[in-house]
Amino acid sequence: MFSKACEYGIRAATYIALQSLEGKRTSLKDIAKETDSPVAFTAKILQQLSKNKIVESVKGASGGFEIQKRNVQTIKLSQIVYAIDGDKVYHGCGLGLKECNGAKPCPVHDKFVGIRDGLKNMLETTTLLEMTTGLEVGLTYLKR
Amino acid sequence: MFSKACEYGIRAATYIALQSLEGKRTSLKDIAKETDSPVAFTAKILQQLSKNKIVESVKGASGGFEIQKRNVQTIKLSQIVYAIDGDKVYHGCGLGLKECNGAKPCPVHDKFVGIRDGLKNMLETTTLLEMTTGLEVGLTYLKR
DNA sequence: TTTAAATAGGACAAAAATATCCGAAATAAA
DNA sequence: TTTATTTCGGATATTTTTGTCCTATTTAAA
Repeated sequence: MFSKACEYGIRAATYIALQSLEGKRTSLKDIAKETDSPVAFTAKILQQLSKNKIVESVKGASGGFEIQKRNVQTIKLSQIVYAIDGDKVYHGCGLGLKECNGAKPCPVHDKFVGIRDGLKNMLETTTLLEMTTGLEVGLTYLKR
Repeated sequence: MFSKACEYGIRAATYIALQSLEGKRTSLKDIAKETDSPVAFTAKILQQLSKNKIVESVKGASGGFEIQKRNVQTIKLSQIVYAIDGDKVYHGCGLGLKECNGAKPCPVHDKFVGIRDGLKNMLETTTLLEMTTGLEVGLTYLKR
């Protein structure tokens, strides 16, 4: 569904959000460990998320990554996916045709539109805050 | 959503089905041309589909690929996807966790299950015959 | 001021996916 | 029987994705 980079990105952002809610800034090392992701690759992804204003980075000793609490409530999964994978989730044809739309559809166009809209809707309505709620009480997990 | 190989595979199988309904056997060259796919790569994919009994291949002059008419009615997209991409469409976690299930879910597990079930259901209920119906009358397309 | 800890970013490496090439084998037709 | 056509399958090449490494820069604390 998503690229590995995007999966790591969502997991990282979710963990940063969780820590930020507790007023903690968190380091690359911690993030990679707690999301079971490769450290150096995660670093690249966090750079992208930082450039896209999804996370804030602080250089130097006691630096790390954080997300303003008010942003934890407003940032949607769709923003993270867009920052890393672009809009191909929304605009790609299920059968890989370059042009595929209502006027000249592939044989599964209509069916795909329904499924993709479901995914799109889910991504656009799920906030980072919502991602963290189960984690706090051990109902959901970011690794394993 | 699917790999390129799988997209080519679905398009190829659909074109072969369309020709088979008209009693025509079709060659690799034709298939690649009519589905706008790379010839040699399509050959590999057709080999896989042939091994998985989704298409029948006939070697030699005037050989090519075909699908028995009764099979055009019964073969589902899910079989093609499974033959090429395996079951990762069904069993993968949206965030890439190795284990992710109702007991120990990732934060988006439940939401993903819904979307994936929609996709699964679509693949399991769409036959090759259904894929071809719009093509005959120019309502749908396999290239562009 | 020095040192240690941390991110930034460029260069490089490895793995996977995508794609091509070519000789072998099969088959129909000349 | 020979030839042309076609798939099969192994080897190889290219591109993209995933991943690592190293140096520079920033910053807090000693």
